[in-house]
Amino acid sequence: MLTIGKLGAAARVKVPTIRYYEQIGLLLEAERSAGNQRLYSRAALDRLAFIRHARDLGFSLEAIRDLLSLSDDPDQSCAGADAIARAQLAEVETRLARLGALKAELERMVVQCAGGRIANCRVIEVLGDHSLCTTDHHPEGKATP
Amino acid sequence: MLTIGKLGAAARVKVPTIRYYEQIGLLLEAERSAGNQRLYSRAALDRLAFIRHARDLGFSLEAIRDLLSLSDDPDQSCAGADAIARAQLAEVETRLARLGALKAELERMVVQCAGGRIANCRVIEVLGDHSLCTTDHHPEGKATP
DNA sequence: CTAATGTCTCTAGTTACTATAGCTTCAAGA
DNA sequence: TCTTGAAGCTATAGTAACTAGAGACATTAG
Repeated sequence: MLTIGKLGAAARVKVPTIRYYEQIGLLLEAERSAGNQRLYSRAALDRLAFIRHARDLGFSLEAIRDLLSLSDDPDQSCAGADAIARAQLAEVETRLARLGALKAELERMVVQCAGGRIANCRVIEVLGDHSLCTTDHHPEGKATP
Repeated sequence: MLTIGKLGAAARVKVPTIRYYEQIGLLLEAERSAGNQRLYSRAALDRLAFIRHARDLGFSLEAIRDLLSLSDDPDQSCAGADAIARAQLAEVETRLARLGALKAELERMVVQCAGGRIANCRVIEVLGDHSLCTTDHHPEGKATP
């Protein structure tokens, strides 16, 4: 049995984050010691590692919740998990494309900055006038990796 | 003079967002009509368009606040604006690299999913075991475009 | 003049945490 | 055994950048 600190260290998840995951129902409520401290099993560590890894890959907690409930039911079809992963991939691809455009625009901005006074600053000028842009950078539908 | 709705339409910024920007001091408090409705000048539209464009390029409101105060002082050196833009570029580059790794990993996951049952699902399996990853995808320092 | 639309303020919700305060429990050293 | 310091507990509030809702007032078209 692991204390919350050990669990966090093992899964590289901060302690308050673990408590938060419990609070929102992503982790089951942990057993408690005589002194009311949380105690975790190896299974809890696996589950937390799963969450952490999925977060690293950019899945939302909502998506992770779905993936977890799928994985709790090993005889189900794989299609649900596949769909979630494909959706995530599509979103990543969208964001990649957009970030590519942003990068191009920012580079143009920065390269053209002659380092003089604000009055002639290319950065400020470009920001003030979208028509000076070459690429079609546009807002993302959503965000946060 | 524009009402808030016209201003929003002109700059493609939602009305509550404009009020929010005013609330946090990014836009000056607007003049008011006899009936207490906000009225905006052409200059306010320019400023809002600047903000919107910078947001599109991923600048934080904090960075935009700095850029605006720089642009309010046209005789200053350009270095500050240049530094902010370069920092933004660096962040975009970091995120691009990371998203590239994520994409590779997600593609691997999705391609290997045979479409069977959860018990054999490659997606679930990879999420549960980081050592199955090939690329070095890791958490971003920060986020939100 | 009335009805529809626009605007007003204020509060609270969103995502995924992070930080703080003030307490209790635990493990190790003297 | 006592004590101290780290680790744990709860609860609340804060972060970014908005978005949504309620209920009241203003403006405009017909």
